[in-house]
Amino acid sequence: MDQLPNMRLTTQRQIILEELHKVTSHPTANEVYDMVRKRLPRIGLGTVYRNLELMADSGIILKIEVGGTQKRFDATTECHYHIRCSQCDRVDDIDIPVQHQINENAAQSTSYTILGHHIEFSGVCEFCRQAMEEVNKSEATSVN
Amino acid sequence: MDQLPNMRLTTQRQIILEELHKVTSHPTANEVYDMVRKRLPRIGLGTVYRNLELMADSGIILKIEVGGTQKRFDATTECHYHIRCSQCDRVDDIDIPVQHQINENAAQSTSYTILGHHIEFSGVCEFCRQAMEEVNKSEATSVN
DNA sequence: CTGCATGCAAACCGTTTGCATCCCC
DNA sequence: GGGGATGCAAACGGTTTGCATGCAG
Repeated sequence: MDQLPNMRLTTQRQIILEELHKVTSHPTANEVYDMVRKRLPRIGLGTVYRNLELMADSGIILKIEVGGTQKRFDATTECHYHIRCSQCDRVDDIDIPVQHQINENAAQSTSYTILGHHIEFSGVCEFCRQAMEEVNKSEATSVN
Repeated sequence: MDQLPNMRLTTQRQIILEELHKVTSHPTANEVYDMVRKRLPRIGLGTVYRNLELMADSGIILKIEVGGTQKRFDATTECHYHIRCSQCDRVDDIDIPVQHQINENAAQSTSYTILGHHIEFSGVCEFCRQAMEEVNKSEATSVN
């Protein structure tokens, strides 16, 4: 597991990092809070936010700022893309090759200094798709 | 100008849409509120939110949900990409060709039904770059 | 005249912050 | 023992919502 540069090794930090590594989902700060609270019932939500922010700044974890209202966190720090369910806001990875060249393309058309890019797909996850099919089915039988 | 399907043509709606078409930036709801308020001083912030949301839902305008804390709105509804300044959160367009094919690539690697994608570049805008250069300059002269 | 739309203010929700206390180094 | 880290609770900023009133159709 990664080490924590320039910060004390506190129980809270360890456990937050451990819990984040346990899941492949992309939990929000609150979800991390819930996971960690099972092991450290007295931890404060502020501590979770502070540490997630700190770890993201130092590159140990990834902060995912996609659409939707909440920030999400990921133990995988390599550049990769995401898809967000338009129905339930669930976020998963999309494993397609990183499109390095589009940074150069973009640089041609802007006065910004390009730092990087992120691609967010939108779609409907399998669970919501099933749920929608159920609804359509019952509507089809109930209409007229 | 586009018409408003399934909604009444109120003064507020007209002016919100007009003001949004006046700018090439990507204003937040609050910025739209400020622009509109110059012409309709008694308009409520809730009305601005409600109408922006409604117009985005009906496809008349584009709601841009990029990173950062605030949603932004765009009178241009065609698919295009954006860049956000990591320093000041300003958002501008990036005019590179739309990468249609990556939707199919993504479809291969997920159980989601793909609806679309958005690319958000991050970078430093020319204003912030200048400001940073100023700071570096004065630091270089002041240190030792 | 009907009911969708508005203005207003309060509520909401995710996140940040101030402060006294704690505990890692 | 000192200064960064924590728990707690209050504050914050963006957004949504409930409700009485207004006005488009």
